[in-house]
Amino acid sequence: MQLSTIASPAQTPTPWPAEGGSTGGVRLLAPYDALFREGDETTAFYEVLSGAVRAYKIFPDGRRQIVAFAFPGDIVGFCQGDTYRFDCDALTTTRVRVIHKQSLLRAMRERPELAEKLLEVARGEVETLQDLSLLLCRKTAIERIASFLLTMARKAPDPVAQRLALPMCRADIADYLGLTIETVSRNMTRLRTLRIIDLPDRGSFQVRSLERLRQLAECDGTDH
Amino acid sequence: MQLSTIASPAQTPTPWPAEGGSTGGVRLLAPYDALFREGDETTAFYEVLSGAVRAYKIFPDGRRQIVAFAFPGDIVGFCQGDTYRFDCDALTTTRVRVIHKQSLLRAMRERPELAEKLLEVARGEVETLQDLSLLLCRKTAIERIASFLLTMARKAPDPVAQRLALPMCRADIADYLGLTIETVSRNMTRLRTLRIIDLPDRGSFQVRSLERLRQLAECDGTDH
DNA sequence: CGGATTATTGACAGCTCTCAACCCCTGTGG
DNA sequence: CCACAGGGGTTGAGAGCTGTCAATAATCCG
Repeated sequence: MQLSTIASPAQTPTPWPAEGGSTGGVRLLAPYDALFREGDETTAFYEVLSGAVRAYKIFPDGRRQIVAFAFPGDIVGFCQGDTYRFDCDALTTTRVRVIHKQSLLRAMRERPELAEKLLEVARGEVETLQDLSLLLCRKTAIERIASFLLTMARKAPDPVAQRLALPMCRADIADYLGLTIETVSRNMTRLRTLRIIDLPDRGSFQVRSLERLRQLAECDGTDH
Repeated sequence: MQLSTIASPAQTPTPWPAEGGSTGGVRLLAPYDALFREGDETTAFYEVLSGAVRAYKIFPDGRRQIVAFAFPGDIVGFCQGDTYRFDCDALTTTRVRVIHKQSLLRAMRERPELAEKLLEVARGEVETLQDLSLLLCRKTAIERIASFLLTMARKAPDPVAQRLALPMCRADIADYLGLTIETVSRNMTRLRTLRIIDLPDRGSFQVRSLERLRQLAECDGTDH
């Protein structure tokens, strides 16, 4: 499963020019700096080069839902209308490449094959969101957390026997998975007690049994 | 809010040729006939002309999640990879227009502006799925049902003072909203008790207070 | 009319949320 | 160097909502 509003790096090699020419430059963000806000005009979208960002929506009554985390190689702000539908800011020090919408549209008219690649990016985003919907709709708290950790683990070249970063705080995880901080915390320690993961410190985790993590995450019912 | 894997009819006038020529013909489906199954090769996608279809995924442990309902004007099966990621079948007698992927790709190479329209379709699909995620993540049972009914109501020209069809059974609604049949039933009657809706019979409903339905659906906290 | 299917309602259990206390780590200032 | 305050995370107790199981009611269809 992938995180939403994003295309994973492996399956879609960046289809736009890599040089920082007319497609745009690089922006540097400090932790919690805003990349864009809900309602801003969508003049560009962004490829995360290093660091991480979160995209989220605030409800009228104050509830917050994180729609996506984005990591190096991921794209944020794609598939938006004339204005952004959510807020987006950095989790840590982050560099993003700016891709201006207009110049991309121009390039698309000249090179139709570029459009196919962009449709692929959109497709990846749809898949990601479908998986998120499945997660939110059918999974228990521990299954959601297992899915989330598995997603984070898959980003690493060797997911096991190695400390993996969790750059977001518990509140962010909770608001992404549709849980509360306390439920996240409780089930993280439960996974630790079950010897499925280790929690060496706040900002990282380590997978001890990839298989059991996967069983929980994929709801195959063989581990209940 | 829109239902997922779908582009709403109003915002995207059908970008492909309307005649039943090389883009494909029309298929007629009886209730519960399959349109396609998970794993099938994606040779085409479909525009619903009349009736309604549901798209869903079955988990290894038997849980089911409905990812989308599609009604006339909506498109299903778009934004899929080489194989479909879910099953799709008809709720009622349904007619769909078949749009072959290959002929669409050819048309796109000839007319680059078509690609932009398709990206719009993809964008609509992404928005829809984001809304679904928000619904599943942050809303209570009654809020989900209010959101769902509001979506159904918005399809009608005059949403109030008129019986609106609910072509899907309670189990379908439950599996779409991430609830059980019983919870759906209980909260439907609760909405009726609150005089927000009427339930004249199984297959339909009627909005009595659009405002209060909207308040519940949009979580604005002024109606608790 | 009768059987099957679907929907509603009730009782109860369980999971998650809420509220609260506590712990750990960090940074600050005496 | 230590005391202290503050923030984030963990843990605990209890309440509430939703799920489960079961019985009943309504509807459909032959």
